[in-house]
Amino acid sequence: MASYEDVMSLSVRRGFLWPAVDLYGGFAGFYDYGHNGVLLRRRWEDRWIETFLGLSDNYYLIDTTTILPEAALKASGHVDHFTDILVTCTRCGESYRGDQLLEAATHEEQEGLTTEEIDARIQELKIRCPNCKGVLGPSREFHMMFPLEVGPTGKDRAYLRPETAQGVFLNFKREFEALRRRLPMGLAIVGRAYRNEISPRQGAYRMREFIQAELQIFFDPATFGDAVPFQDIASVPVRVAWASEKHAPTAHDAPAKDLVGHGLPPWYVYHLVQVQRFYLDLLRIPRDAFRFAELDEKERAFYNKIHFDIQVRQESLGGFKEVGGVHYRTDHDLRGHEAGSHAKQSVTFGTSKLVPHVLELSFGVDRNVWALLDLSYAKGERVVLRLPVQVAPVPVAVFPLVNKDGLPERAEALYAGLRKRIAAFYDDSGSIGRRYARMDEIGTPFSVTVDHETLEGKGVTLRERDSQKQIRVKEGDLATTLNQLLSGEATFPA
RNA sequence: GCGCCGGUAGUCUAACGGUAAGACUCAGGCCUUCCAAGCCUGCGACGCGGGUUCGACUCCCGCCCGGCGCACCA
Repeated sequence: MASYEDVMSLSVRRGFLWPAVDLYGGFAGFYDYGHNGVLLRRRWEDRWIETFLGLSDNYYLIDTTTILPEAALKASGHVDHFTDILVTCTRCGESYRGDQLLEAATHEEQEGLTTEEIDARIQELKIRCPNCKGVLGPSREFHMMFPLEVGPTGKDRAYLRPETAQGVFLNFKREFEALRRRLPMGLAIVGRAYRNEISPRQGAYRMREFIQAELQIFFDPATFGDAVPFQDIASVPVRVAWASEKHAPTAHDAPAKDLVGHGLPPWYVYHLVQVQRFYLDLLRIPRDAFRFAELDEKERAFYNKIHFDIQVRQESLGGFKEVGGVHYRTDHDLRGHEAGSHAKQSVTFGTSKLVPHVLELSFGVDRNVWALLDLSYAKGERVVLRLPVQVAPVPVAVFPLVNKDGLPERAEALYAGLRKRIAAFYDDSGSIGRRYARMDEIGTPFSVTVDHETLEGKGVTLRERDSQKQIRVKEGDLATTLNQLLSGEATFPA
């Protein structure tokens, strides 16, 4: 159980994460990572890449620009759908979205109107503030995307990318050729994206600059179902909350085949299971703190035919919070770019010619890092960060029991040898208990202590963080033992 | 963006219209045969700007930042 203050205070104190530019009072919606935060985040990213690119031989990482010209984002729909016209009441100060006000009055879809057009329509329809009947306006544009002026004249309008996915879609044809025209093909990006959130809140949960890890899987909807080994996972229980029960504080288990019975495609459910495995088995998220939450038609984006949020329950954020999503985007994106660029996006695969469909596995990296900090936070007599072994920023610490009798020299020699293979950390300040406590706070799973028996050739002690138990390990076996523990091949006591 | 509350060392707290206090952390030292022991020494703070005042961390105004509620979150 960790409050928001608990997690934030530890993050700041121990070099994980803190508000950016706080020297100048801070910068809302922006956070900087410290040395342990970067290590934790990169290990999370490494595990993500291993897990999801590991789903197929034909899934790869690419890297694309963070700035995109207006034309590309026009075609993707972001220029129209990511820009709101806001109208503020002159009396009570409430703000409304102009298109929604007009739609409520006319019952017709209102899209792509300018501020002038919206003001004119409000006057014409005599729309007043729904809250206080005050006079509305004038309206103004609000961009969820950060606009940029590129080039000396600034006439080349561009934006910081609002999602990494577009970089993949823009490179689909190139990679389809380079990867020798095979489907399914997966392209992933781990990188930064930008949204001008109106009200950034709750630490790393809603930021204006954030890191996404997204895998876009391009497939032929006619054959994708046959390409995944659904039978292997048909009876695996999946944690789900349907749209109708999403506000309940829990979820329930349903066998994968029941989800298919509920109308979800087998290939979609197959990927839910893979995502669930990542969270439950690798990241060790408690089962009852994990779920897929279905979004109903109103909540999901217009291009998502099927959309489940990946949610993790976090005490610091007040319950289940979205850390990712599994989105069936159909052929919407490639068709959009085909229309916008006039470059054919259809491909010939086997005997059929098609515009591939897309399944997107999308993750907010910062949100995942925060969730790990939240769930790992254990407060007893002191704070222990029970991070899963495979993402811990510092996997191993080495100490001399006391600073005399040649123990520091012996411990330093051991450390020097160990760090050639393992990211180890050496400390000889304070007492042994204090050093253990320090490592516990940053989630170091294993500590090695050189004591007097070590000098007699009787090995070192190896301590586990969560149990505080110790075993003796021969110095010659130490690196191997640690590697097995850190890779998950062995469990303590090894 | 609106409303409410708040902002003091790295963290957590205190006090005061007149020299900003403490705990923990951290650094150095002594001591120490396994879980933040003890002792000594040291570093370190009033979010920013303006106003009132002889004097402002304290009162007033604006801004920034944060939490919560509303709105927003294709």
